[in-house]
Amino acid sequence: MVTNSELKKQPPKASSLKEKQREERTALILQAAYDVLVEKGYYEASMDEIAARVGISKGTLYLHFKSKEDLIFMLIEQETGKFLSLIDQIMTAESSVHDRLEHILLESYRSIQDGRQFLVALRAIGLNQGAIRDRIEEQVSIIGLMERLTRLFEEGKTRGEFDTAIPTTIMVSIFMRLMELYSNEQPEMNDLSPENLLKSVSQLFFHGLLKKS
Amino acid sequence: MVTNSELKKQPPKASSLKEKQREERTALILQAAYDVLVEKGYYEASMDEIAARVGISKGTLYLHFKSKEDLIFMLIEQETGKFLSLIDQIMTAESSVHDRLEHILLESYRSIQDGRQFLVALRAIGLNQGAIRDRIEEQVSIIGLMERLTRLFEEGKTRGEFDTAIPTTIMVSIFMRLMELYSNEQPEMNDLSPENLLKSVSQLFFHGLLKKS
Amino acid sequence: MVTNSELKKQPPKASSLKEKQREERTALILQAAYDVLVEKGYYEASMDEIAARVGISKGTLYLHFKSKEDLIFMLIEQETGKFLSLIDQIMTAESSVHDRLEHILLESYRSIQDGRQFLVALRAIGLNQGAIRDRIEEQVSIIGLMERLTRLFEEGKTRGEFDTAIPTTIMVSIFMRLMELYSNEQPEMNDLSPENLLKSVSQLFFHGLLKKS
Amino acid sequence: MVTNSELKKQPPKASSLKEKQREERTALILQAAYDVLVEKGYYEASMDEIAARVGISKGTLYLHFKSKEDLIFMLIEQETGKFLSLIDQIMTAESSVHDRLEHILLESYRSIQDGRQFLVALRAIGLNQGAIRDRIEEQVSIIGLMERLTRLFEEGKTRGEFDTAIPTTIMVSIFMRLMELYSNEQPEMNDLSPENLLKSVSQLFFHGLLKKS
DNA sequence: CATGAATGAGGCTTCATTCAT
DNA sequence: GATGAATGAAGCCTCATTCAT
Repeated sequence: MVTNSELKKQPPKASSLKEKQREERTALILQAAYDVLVEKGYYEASMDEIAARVGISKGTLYLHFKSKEDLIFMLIEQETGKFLSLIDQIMTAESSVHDRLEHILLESYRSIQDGRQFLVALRAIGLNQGAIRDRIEEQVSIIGLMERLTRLFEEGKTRGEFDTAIPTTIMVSIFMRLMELYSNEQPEMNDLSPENLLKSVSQLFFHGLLKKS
Repeated sequence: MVTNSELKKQPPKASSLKEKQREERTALILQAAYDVLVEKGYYEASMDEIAARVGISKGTLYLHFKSKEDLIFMLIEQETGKFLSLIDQIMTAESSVHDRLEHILLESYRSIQDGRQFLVALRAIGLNQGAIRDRIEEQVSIIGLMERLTRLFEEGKTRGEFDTAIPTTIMVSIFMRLMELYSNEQPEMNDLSPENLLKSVSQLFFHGLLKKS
Repeated sequence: MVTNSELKKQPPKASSLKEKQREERTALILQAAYDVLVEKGYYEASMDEIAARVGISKGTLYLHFKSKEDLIFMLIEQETGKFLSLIDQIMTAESSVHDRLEHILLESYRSIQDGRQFLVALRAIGLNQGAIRDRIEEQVSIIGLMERLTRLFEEGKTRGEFDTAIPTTIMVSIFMRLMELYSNEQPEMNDLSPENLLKSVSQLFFHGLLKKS
Repeated sequence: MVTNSELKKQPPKASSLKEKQREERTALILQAAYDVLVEKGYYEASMDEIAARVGISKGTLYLHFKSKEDLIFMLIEQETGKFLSLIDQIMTAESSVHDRLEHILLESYRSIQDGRQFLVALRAIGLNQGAIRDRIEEQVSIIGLMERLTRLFEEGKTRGEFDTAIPTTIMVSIFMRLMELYSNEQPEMNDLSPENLLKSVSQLFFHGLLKKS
C-alpha cells in the first residue's frame, strides 16, 4: 500500500491529476462557449464573454485553445463525434429503417434540448458561410452524417420500405432539416417535448400531410 | 398633340434619367450585396468588398444607404415585399390548398435560383442571431409569412384536405424548411430544376416517404 | 447716351454685370456660412449645409472659394476689414479716449447683434486653435486690432485719462473680452439692447465695481 | 499589533498596486489629452495623437475610456469638480466679497498655469458649440459656477460692497471672462505671474480704469 | 457655369491575440 | 500556470474636394 500510494505521487499520476483538472476546465470552457454561441452566434460571441462566463481570464482560454476558430472547431468536433457514435449505434440496430430514422430524430431533438448538439445546429449558429465554412466542411464530419443517412435511406429503398421515386439526396436533405427543427430559434416549438414533436414530424415525414380517405 | 405630348416628356425625362441611373446603381449595389451576403454571411460581408464588386468606392455606398445595416435591411425588405405579394396572389387562387402550397414551394425555389430571395434565406445568411435578430423581426415580415402559412394550413384542415392530428405549427415549421431547401449552400441540390425538386418534395410532403402497399 | 448704353453692353461692362451677380452670390454664400458657423462652429459646419442654405449645389461653392478654409478666411477677412475701418474712423475722432472706447464697444455689440462680426468672435467659433489658428493669425488682422487698441490705451495714459499703474497689455486683453461679451453663446445677455449693455459694461470698466462711498 | 497591521496591508496592496498603476496610466492619458486639447482643440485632437503622446497604442485608450467623448468629459468633469470644490471653500470664507472674488481669480490663474483647468477653458477648446455643447451643459457644472458667482455678487450688493446699478448677470459674465484671461492662447500674458496679473485685473475690475483725480 | 455623384483620406472603435508580471 | 493590460489589424463611416455631364 505504501508503494501504491507512493506511486500515485509519481509524475505520471501527478500529471494525470493535473490533466484531469485541465480537462475539466476545458469542458467548462466548451460548455460556456456553447452557450454563448447559441445565444449570440459565432460572430457576436466574444472571447471576453466566454472567459467571463467560465470565470477565468481571457488569456487562459489560449492555454486551452490556440484560437477562437480552434475553440469552436473543438467544440463542434467533440459534440459531432458523440452524436455520430450515437447514430452509428442506432444504425446497426435490427429494426426497420423507419424505426431507426425515428430514433435518430428523437436523439436529435433530445440533444438539442440538452444543449449538446452541433452537427445539426451549424446553420443556426452562422457557421454555414464565409471563410469558416470551408474549414468546417474539411474538419467536421457533417459529411459523415450525410453519408450515414444516405446509406440508411438507400437501405430503406432496397428493403422496399421507401418510395424509390424520390431521389435519396432529397430524402437526406429534408431529413436533415427535420433534425434541426427543434432549434433554439423558435421558442414556440420548444414547448413540445421531443417525444411529442417526433410523433407529428414522423407522421408527416413517413405518411404525408394529406388526410387518408 | 403628338408634339405636345413629346414635349411633356421632356422635364420628367430629365429627372427620370438621373433617377433611373441612380436606381440602376442602387440595384447593382443590392445585387452585389446579395451575392456577398450569400457567399460570406452578414458578418464577413464588408462594405469594402461590396463596393469593390460593384466597382465603386466605399464612400459611394453611403450615398445610397446610410449604413451597412440599412443596406442589408433594404435588401431584405425589398425582396421580402415582392415575395409576400406573390404569396398573397397565390393564396387567393381558387385551387386546393394542396395546389397552392405546391405553387408557393415552386416560387420559392425559382426565386432562390434567380438570386432574389431572402425571406427564406435569413438563416442561411446569419441574420437569425445576436443583436441583428431583433431588428430583423421588427422590420421584416418574416412574421407575415408565418401568419399567411398558418392561415393556409388551417384552411386545408377545415376543408378536410389535411390530417388534423398534426399541429399547424409543425406543418408551418416544416413547410418553411422545405421552402429553403433549394438554398445556395448545397450545390448538389441545385442541379435539379426547381420543377423537378418540387415534384419530389411535394410527393414526400403530401404523401409521405413510405412506399404505398 | 447711345454710346454709353453700348458701352454698357461691352465685354467689360457685360462682365461687370456678371461680376455683380457673382459678387451677390458670393455675398449670399458668405452670409450663409456665417450663420452656419455661428450655429455649429467651424468643424461641424459642413459645406453641404452651407450650400443647402444658399440653395445652390456644393460644387458651386468651389467656383467661389478654393476650399472650406478659404471660404472661412474670406469671411473673416471681409468682416474684419469692415470692422477695422470702423475702428479707424472712431479712433480719429476728437473726443476723449474714454468716449472713443465706449464707441468701439457699442459698435462691437451692434455688429454682433447684426450677425456681421468676426474679429471678435473667433474664439466663439472654434478658430482659436489647431492648424487653423496659425493661418488666422497670419492672414487676419486680429493683430491689427490689438495694435490699434494698444495705441488708444497708451494715448489714454498719456492724456492722463487712465491709471498708468495697469499695464497696457492687460487693458487691451480685458477690453477685447468685453468686446465679445455680447456673443451668440449666452442668450440671457442678448435680451439687453447693445446700448444698455454698454452702459453697464462701461460703468464697470471705467469706474470699477465698487460702490462709491 | 504592528505585525498584524502590516499583514492587513498585504491584500489591499496587491489590488492597490495594479489599481495604482492603472490610475497613473489614466492620469497620464488625461494629461496628454489635456495638452492636445489645448493645442489643437476638440475636433483636431485625434485619439491617435493622444495615444502617441502617452506612448501607448490607440487600443489602450479604450481600456480606460469608452470613447473620445467620454475621455474629454471625464477630463472636464475631474478638473471641474476639483475647481468647484475650491470655489466652495473660498466662498465660505469670512472675508469680504471683494477679497473672495480676488481669491477666486487668483486660483483660476494658478490652475490654468498648472495646466489643470477646464471649467474656464471650454471656450478656448471649442466645446462651446455644435452637438457637443449640449452634452457639456448637461454633464458639466459650468452652470454650477455661474450660480455660485451669482450668489456671491448678490451678497456683495446686499452687503453694500458693490454698485447695485450694474445687473448681476453682467457682473458674472465679465468676471468669468476675467477668469479665463490667463489662457493658453495669449502667450504674452503668461509672462506675468498669476499674482501680478491678479493685481492689475483686480484693480481694474473693482476700481475701474480711470485715473482717480 | 452649375450640378451632384463619386472619391478617398482619415477618424473612431472593436476584438482576437500576445506577453510581461 | 494564470492574469489582464496592451497591441494592431481591420471594419464602419464622414466629408472636403473633384469632375464628367
